[in-house]
Amino acid sequence: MNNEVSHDICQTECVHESLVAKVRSQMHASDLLLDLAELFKVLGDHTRVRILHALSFSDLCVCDLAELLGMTSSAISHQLRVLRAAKIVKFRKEGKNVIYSLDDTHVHTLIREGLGHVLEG
Amino acid sequence: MNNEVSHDICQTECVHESLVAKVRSQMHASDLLLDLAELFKVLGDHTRVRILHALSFSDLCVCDLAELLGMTSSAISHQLRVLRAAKIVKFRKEGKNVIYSLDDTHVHTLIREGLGHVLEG
DNA sequence: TAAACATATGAATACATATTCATGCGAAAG
DNA sequence: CTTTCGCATGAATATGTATTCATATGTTTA
Repeated sequence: MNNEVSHDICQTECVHESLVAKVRSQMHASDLLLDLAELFKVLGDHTRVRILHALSFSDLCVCDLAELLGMTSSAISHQLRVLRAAKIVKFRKEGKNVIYSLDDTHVHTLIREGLGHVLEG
Repeated sequence: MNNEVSHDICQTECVHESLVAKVRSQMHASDLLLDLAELFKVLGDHTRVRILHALSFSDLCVCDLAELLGMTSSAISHQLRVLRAAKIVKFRKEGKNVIYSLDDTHVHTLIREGLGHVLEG
């Protein structure tokens, strides 16, 4: 009995087969889009966005950022770790301080374009 | 005894006062940056990024997206709800189907620029 | 009208993650 | 060398969220 409906996703064939096939052939690999999602996830946090926005004006040490955002240096340091892992910021040591700065030109653009969306809303 | 060190953030004065003040005066309002973080948070999910990437090639119904991503229509629908709330996608009804499409030009740019970062590494 | 079906949605579960707290580390100053 | 201090980090906690499951809604078709 070939009554076995394709029960996987849709119950029947609501799917526009050829259209789906065409789009699938044009799409980037799922892995790449996963990396992209990870990038946006890193940018998708109030603290990290403020850190990046601040660093777009000047290099700053951990303590400066803590003062600027009104948070503990520990919390800032944890978030800088995330930004470092994503290769979005870099750092250099100056005496006892560690100075952070932006490490990517795309991030500048992303934040600017993102603000465009938010401001027009 | 004026031994009361500024114990708020840093134990002493590692802060570059004037620099911090200058950056603070240039920064956008915290609320605006919160909205920006919310936008990136919406983009920061594998499923939602794939949905948006697919929609950048063609308008698609929920079932098409489910087939394309190999997920249940329920899961897709939940994510479309998030994208709708963020005004990133819009929809129209065609018979039994609901066809989704991108509702923002900035998103195109954001994804393209984001891919730039990811591809360069 | 009744059945079928594409989509939406609420509740529950499982998993991720931001901040706090306590502590460790390493360089500089005394 | 010892202390100080800026920073990093591990563990714990609290909060957020993506998917599943069951069910509801609304439209089409028989």
